[in-house]
Amino acid sequence: MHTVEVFSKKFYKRDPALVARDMLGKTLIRKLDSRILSGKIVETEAYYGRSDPASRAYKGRKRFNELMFLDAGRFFIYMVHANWLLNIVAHMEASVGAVLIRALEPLEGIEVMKKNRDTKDKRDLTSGPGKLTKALAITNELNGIDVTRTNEQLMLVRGEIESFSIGSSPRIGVKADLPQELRFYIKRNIFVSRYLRTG
DNA sequence: AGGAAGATCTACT
DNA sequence: GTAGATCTTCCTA
Repeated sequence: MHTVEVFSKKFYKRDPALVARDMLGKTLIRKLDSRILSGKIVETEAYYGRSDPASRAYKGRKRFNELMFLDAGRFFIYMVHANWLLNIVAHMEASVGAVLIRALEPLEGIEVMKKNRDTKDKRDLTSGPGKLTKALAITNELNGIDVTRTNEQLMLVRGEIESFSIGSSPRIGVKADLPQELRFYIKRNIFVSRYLRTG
């Protein structure tokens, strides 16, 4: 059984790049009907506000990106190219930002994930931001869930404590990136999205 | 109405 | 590993 140990708001009220690094190795839990689907986060990207041309929030506060401007610590879900992408709002007090969850290592509910993704290849189930939302049946119905609450349909919990080394790279697929490397991943983990994988 | 968007899949070299 | 088609929302005009 799980020790459902979520993080406080404080964890998410920091620079998005720091939060993105610290989210690696944590466990994402999806409760679907009575089933549990879960995975370990192995790849993330940090996004900022008006200073970040790749951010949803770049052009200012709109209805569709409003969550990024509100308090840190909520799931933020939106669609790109027919894929739902899962983020967590994360930023310093009174700032703007979010962390995109780009890849998971499947842990529980793998048979359901295979069905959702229509593939038998475990490595292909959740190794991309659009893949993992499909595998875990995550849509914008779950938008706005508070990550500090337990017993929700979506949760981020501490999970197993383990050591690993972290790699970084420019963000993937963005038209205009910032100079810093804002993509983070667990080195040598085979569930990291394939392209641009280095370590 | 038209097009962009933080991606994925397939079909090739 | 790269190129091109295509998926679905939501934005701007």
